[in-house]
Amino acid sequence: MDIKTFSALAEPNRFQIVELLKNQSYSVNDFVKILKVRQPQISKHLRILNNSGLVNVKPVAQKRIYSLNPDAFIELNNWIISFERSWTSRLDNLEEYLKLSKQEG
Amino acid sequence: MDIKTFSALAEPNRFQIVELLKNQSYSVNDFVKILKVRQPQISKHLRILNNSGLVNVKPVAQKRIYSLNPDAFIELNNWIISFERSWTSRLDNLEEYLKLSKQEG
DNA sequence: AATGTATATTCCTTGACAAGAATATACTCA
DNA sequence: TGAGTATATTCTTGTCAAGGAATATACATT
Repeated sequence: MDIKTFSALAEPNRFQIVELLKNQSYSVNDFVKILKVRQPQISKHLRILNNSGLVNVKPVAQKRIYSLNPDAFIELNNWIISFERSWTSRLDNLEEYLKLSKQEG
Repeated sequence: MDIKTFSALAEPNRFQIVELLKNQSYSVNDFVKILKVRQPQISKHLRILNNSGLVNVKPVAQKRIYSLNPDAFIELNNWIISFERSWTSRLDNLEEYLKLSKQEG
């Protein structure tokens, strides 16, 4: 799991961008209009999202169409799933700790 | 989805703490030894993880035992699942964009 | 009560990052 | 090619968060 994914999602505007891309693809200017954030900041945010692997770009004439990169979400999903035991198991964590620390001495 | 979860996970030490807690619970001093980070920073990181809802605390004598909070991971899982369409659908995003933007005019 | 152990908090400094402003680059079409 | 549209980059500034050092708080044991 690459930590860059989390820092990319930790910024409100970027999180919003990802939420929007859940439904469809958008150009840079689309985000400018929708989020009411100036174009340079949108471009910067998109670059960070792109570097983190969360989004893809495709140039269409002068426009650049951004979309979600499924791979990033698959990786994220796999990571979450690796915690499944921690939310399905009804084992009391405190007892577990005491048991384990007793083993260690 | 609360964005604080992402900023909490975006810091390397905190990410490591969460990874460790996947397997068992730990006290503050356990993290100090394992991660080789000074105690005050560990406490600070744990506070942030606690505020974001990712971990729980239980006092045991002088120790404070930290464990994962399943609720946070369930929420995270639900959020990821809401993207399932974006990684299962083989619909080409570019075509999708062109189609939608044609509708809008 | 005194001492030791475990953890939390405060203050300070420094580095990272977001926004603003200005500018550069890329592509299109007349 | 020149003008217009779309996007990216650079530079600067202000803010926030992380780490270090010192200190405070909480509990335990004698």
